[in-house]
Amino acid sequence: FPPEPNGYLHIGHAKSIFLNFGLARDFGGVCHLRFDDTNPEKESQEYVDSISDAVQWLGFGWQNTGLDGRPEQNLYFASDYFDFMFKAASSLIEHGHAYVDSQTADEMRANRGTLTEAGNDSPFRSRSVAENLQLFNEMRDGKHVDGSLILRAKIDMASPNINMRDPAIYRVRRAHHHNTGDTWCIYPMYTFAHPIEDALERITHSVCTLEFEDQRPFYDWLLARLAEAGLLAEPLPKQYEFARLNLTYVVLSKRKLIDLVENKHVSGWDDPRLPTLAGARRRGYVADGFKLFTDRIGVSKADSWIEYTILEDCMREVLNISAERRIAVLDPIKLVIDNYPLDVHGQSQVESCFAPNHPLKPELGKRVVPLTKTLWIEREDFMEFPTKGYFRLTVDAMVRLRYGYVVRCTGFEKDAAGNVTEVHCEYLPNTKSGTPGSDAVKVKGNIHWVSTEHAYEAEIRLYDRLFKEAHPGAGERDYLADINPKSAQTITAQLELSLQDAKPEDRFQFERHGYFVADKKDSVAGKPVFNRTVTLRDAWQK
RNA sequence: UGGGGAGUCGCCAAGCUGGUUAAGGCACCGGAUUUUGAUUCCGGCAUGCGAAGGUUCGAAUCCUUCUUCCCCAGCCA
Repeated sequence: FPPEPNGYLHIGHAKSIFLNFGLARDFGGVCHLRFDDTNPEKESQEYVDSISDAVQWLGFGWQNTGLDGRPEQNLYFASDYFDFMFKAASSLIEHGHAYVDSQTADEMRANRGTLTEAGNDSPFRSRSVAENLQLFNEMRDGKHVDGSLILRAKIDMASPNINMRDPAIYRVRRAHHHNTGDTWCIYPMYTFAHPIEDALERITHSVCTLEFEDQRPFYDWLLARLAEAGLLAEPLPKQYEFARLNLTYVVLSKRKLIDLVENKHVSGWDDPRLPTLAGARRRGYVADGFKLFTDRIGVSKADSWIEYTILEDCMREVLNISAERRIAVLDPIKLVIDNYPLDVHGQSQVESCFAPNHPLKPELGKRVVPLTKTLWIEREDFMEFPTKGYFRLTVDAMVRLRYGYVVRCTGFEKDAAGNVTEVHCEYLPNTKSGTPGSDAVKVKGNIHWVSTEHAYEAEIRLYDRLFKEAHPGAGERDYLADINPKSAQTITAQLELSLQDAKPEDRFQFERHGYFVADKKDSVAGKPVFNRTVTLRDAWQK
């Protein structure tokens, strides 16, 4: 798995990781993690670290058992091969397979020809081996400014495959490299470096995405030349391509994700609204879910768009089995139990109800849920004018408060705008869950609830825990900054802006799924869409 | 318009060295169980394999032509 450390890994990479590491595991091989760090201007240690984290989070690593049964470390950096690559390039020159070009980038482009017309040979194409060697050494020694000279493979300027028209393989670039520092001022191109990296590591199957198919002829050409020169030995690696992942309504373009992060549209690479693996992790997605997802979508060479509901379904399938249950009311209205007793101080009685932590795993025990006179229930659990088949609250209807009592709805209140603000009911004392005869009264509806007196505290605790998990070592100030109402309002405003411009179907997707940075191929109406978590935070502040 | 790839159910995807009724998953639709309208469980869901011809006893699988979509003209990867 050879990522360039120029960004955080996203959901699309999960497919590649499971493919690469999974293939090795299934066939008794070994998979390497290799950083393809040949372009220092875009790369950094932060990205190296985050990618390492993501790979490990998905359950893979570089502490492997080698084919000889001994433990080995399979963590590599393309930059560790720079010496060899320089030697390989020199060898190419010596055998007449490469030359130093003095054309400008513009001239090179002009002489490359077009898709339908052949290119022209560079006027510098026939420099002598000695001159090429000397110039290449001067490039390395810093005698030439960036962009003035470039080393090119000498193949065929008339090739129908544009990638074979003397591709650039080494450029002069004075940039600090996260691994090699300022040792080099010339860097190999991907095209040249990748086959060499594979060969040096004795890779048999080099797996990449479809857009590199046209690169394969050069891949094979280079390895053959270096094998002829005695620099590489058979068997040579082979490249295989597969279709990259596209998820409907989800932006996976690295460029756009970088833009969202750098322009502070999101809080960071691990913002739960982002489709990065770090963000998905904070969002509650789990590695096993990605594994299931990868197995489910398969691998082929057909361009495809996977419906993100498949990803969600995979996460739900895994979480349904493993996750303990808790109750939350997302869109609350008040429910008052009018005949619920008060204590001697005139306060509501507090009664313990017992809820299993997992419906299928009694061994996980139960937790206490406090019941009081006033509760929050879900707005949609009450209807003034019930539709056909609705079996939750409506005047005179009975419903069970889950793990509590059966209640009968007695009435409700509305505000001036006609919105229901409060629902009233009476409870049936002999129907408490878990007590003898509690199910004598049969009801079809069963709704969840949270005591208004205890909900607030629970939310604070939950938020506090999530924040601390997401920001280990964070101080009080970070915490306060994170819950600053002003920033939340800003986000809400952007959210409304995006929704205003969205088409009805996009709006539906948003309302229903509150997605990452959702879109129609790129974004909703050209603007990023923000996640529903914002609304939750807003509710907490109120 | 040159080169390289791909088109099998709404979304993925097996099959593609030709052979009975075209796997499976997601989605969807029925029905059963259910103190999550969840889960689980049962059942349904392509006379059709981008199109048209052809070869054959027989074609998604072979041949021909056509058609649609994706990638390539960075000193990015």
